Amino acid sequence: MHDFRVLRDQVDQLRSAMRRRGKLEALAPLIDRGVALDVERRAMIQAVEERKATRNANTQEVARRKKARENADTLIAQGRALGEEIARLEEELQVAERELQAILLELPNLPLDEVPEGDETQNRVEKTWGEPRPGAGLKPHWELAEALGILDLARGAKVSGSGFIVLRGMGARLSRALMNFFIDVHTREHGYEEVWVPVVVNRASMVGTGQLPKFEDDMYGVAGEDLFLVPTAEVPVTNLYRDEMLEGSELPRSFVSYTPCFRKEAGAAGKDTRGLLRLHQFDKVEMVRYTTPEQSADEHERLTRNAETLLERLGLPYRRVLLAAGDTGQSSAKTWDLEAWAPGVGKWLEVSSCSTFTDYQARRANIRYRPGTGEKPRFVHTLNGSGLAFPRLIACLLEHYQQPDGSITVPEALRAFLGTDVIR
RNA sequence: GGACGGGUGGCCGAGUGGUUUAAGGCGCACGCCUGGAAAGUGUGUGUACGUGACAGCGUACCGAGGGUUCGAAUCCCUCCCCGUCCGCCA
Repeated sequence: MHDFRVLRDQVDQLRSAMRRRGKLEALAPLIDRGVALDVERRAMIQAVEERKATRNANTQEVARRKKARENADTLIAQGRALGEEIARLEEELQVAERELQAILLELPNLPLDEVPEGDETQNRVEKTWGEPRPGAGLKPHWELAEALGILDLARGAKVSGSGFIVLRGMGARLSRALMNFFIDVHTREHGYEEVWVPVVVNRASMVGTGQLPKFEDDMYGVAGEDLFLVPTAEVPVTNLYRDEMLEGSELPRSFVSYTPCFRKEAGAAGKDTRGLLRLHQFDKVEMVRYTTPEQSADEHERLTRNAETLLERLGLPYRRVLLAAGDTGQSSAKTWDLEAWAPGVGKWLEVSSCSTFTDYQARRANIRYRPGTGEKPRFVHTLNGSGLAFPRLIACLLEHYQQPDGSITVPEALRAFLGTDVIR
């Protein structure tokens, strides 16, 4: 969410940001309406407050006269009239403020300057690590996994529906191994605090991180309750400090959390849906950081490196992609995607997405910090990134490490966690 | 799920319709005192919005929302959360 003030002194900047996202045409009417509403709003505030000041003075005089046993009937009648007028004006003001608020919640974050303009065709590969294995003669992960008996797509579909999977035996154990490996590295080497959080959250949390109100169709809700299944641990972890004031001296703060993630993926039907490529439920270890505005760029790089480190330890070739403005999420100001190479399907698969949200989420969720004693509170910057998401990573692991006999060589770093050096 | 008791400023805590424009304390800041410090002592110290010269002025905020009233932290209603006990339960 943006400050009201962008609609007064940064409208041009706002318009140009929307243009870079390719959304100016769609959002221009909203922006224009917002600018007008801001002016109206201020005029109404002045009208209401002027009358309230009069009422307060009137009330004091009534109190004084009552105490002195003087007649106050006229003043009381005036007060009643004022009260009615105030109620009417306040209602108008409330209507305007709600509309303005709704507009501000709709507008996406401003992309940072270095983010390329345009849609996903303008995404920029910033670097590549490792040698992508040639795909000739290699099988896709779903064939490998089902042959090994570690993935049961049919029964997942039977129990829940398409897009839900069952992992079995070493497949199930592989998920548990990845969770432990990732979290151990982040807590022991990267300085994160491990948290275990609810995967059902309330509406305020979903609004805080930006999933609502705009993307309700993509979220699973709980019938009869105003609760939602988390699409990512970003939601509960970022909302840990919603409506709180942190001390500047304790920033940056870093959290890592494993959760299952639930997404309807509405509108994505038929696109990259085979095997483990796109699921309604998947597992992910997520990193979340709270920083000062001054720290956030460095912390964004550090967080992204924390995710890359895991891919390097696993020996999986990957590339880092800077998303163009039009491909950057609603709440994000800049996003790096990490894509690992899946030779069996011949594609780079997104296994991590590392974003800085600047103060966009912090303003929605009201997360502030006090830089120092006596100083004004400021909004923190929030950042997060997957470190890492399991299903596509498993796809890459299986495809990259597959042997001619269909077995899978387990990368060194995982062996202690998985208890074997080969899956057969 | 039921009964009872609670939600007040960074923290603790008074306050059941009009000098509360929230007492008092802690913490914090600055000053005095001191050889220096502690103790003591004085002053100050919330957030948001509006306006304006970063002075000041105004308005709102005592869990959230609504109601009664000339006037609500205070009375009424609904909801949320916390505590204690009971019930149910992995």
